Amino acid sequence: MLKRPRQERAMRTFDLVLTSAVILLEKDGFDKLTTNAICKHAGLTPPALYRYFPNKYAVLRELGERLMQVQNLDYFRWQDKYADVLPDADSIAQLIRSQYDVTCAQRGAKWIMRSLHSVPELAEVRTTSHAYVADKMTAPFRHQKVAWDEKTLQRRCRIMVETSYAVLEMLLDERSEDVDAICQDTGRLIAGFMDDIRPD
Amino acid sequence: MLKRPRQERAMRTFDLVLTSAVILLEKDGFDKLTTNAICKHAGLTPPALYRYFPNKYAVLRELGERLMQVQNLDYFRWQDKYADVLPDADSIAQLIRSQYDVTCAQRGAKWIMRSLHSVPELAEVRTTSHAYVADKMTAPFRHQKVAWDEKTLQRRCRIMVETSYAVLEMLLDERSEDVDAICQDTGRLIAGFMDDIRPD
DNA sequence: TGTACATCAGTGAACGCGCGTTCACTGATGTAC
DNA sequence: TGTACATCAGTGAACGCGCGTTCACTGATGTAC
Repeated sequence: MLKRPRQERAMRTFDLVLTSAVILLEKDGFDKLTTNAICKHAGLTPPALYRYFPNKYAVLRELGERLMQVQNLDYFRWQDKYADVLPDADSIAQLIRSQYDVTCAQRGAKWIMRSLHSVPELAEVRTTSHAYVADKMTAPFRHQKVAWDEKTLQRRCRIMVETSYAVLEMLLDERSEDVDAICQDTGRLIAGFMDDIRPD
Repeated sequence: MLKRPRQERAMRTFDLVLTSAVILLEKDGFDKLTTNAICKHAGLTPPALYRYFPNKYAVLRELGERLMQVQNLDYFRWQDKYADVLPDADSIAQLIRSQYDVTCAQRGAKWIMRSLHSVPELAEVRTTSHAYVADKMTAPFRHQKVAWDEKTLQRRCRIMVETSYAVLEMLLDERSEDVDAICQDTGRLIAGFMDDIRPD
């Protein structure tokens, strides 16, 4: 029974657990992360953690959902700008760059994303988020005239989402200096994918 | 000190550890995988495992390297066919499909790939393999006249590799019925990315 | 072809540690009258 | 505005379990002469 914090002190404890988890995640990776370690770092005793999180996966789930939400909001901000037109390579590159920036700004994002990949209990957080974004992505296309039928539209949006996230994870992994070039390329990649979407 | 098996009985033990690990991985995912559980399933005692694997990550590393090798060999078979021409959407679709098939044929592949994502000790297996494939991918282009400069070539090959693996993981995750359609789309996606590679 | 010895392969049993988790409790905050 | 009580928040200390790992050993295979 995951209780949400009600009082101000409780809010702080809740956040303290999450930030401690992130710090440990950054330091040693996922499978060295333990509830006891989180508590120790946070200066709490274990029952304080268990008041809000039934187990360590719940901590990661919360982190994962927050990260997905930050990324999704960033995406929707971008999408609103292109409600009436088809985005081009440049604008898609900007999106990727922006996603990269907001993700980097979130501490431990790399490990959170990785955990969402590999932990069965959490895989669904990632996949539902991707499916959700892919679904939202289809909407603007429906207000325009497009040559893709419904099924194709859905499938291709999903592929574009997966591609974007893959590049994003690659960027997080490598800390390359080429970030902008990679974003540009990805923009071209995805924009090119849409070259037959116009019903001309 | 990772000893390789020398006698026939030892070979069987070595493989038994790996296949048991895969079966448990399929059943409960990565972080429920323990050395004791592997031994129990394999009908071995722990020191038998520790003779060949210093810890559980070594088991996963072996599995990961084998999987990468299978995928890479499949890729090189395909690449040989297109040494002199630029691959088109259809042929790339065939590659993705083929990669999907060989990966599915490998039991537990989904979990192995995921583990390679999330375990720090193993991340390097995946990244070096991807980097290796990306590097090999550039070779045929150099024998042809292409409009991309060296840096661009390398960067874009890397993006194509990451994109392919992302789609592959998506396919493994979802067990969609649309496998062929997704492969076709991915072929188009990647082929479109190369539309300005000709120095015309 | 047999014997002696070295190496390889695996067993049985246990170790200490730290994991996730829980119990019974105290102190802090909010609420009814 | 004060008091009594209920609820919320967190402590201290410990639990049992199973994890990774190791020790001392036996049996199987290979090798030299």
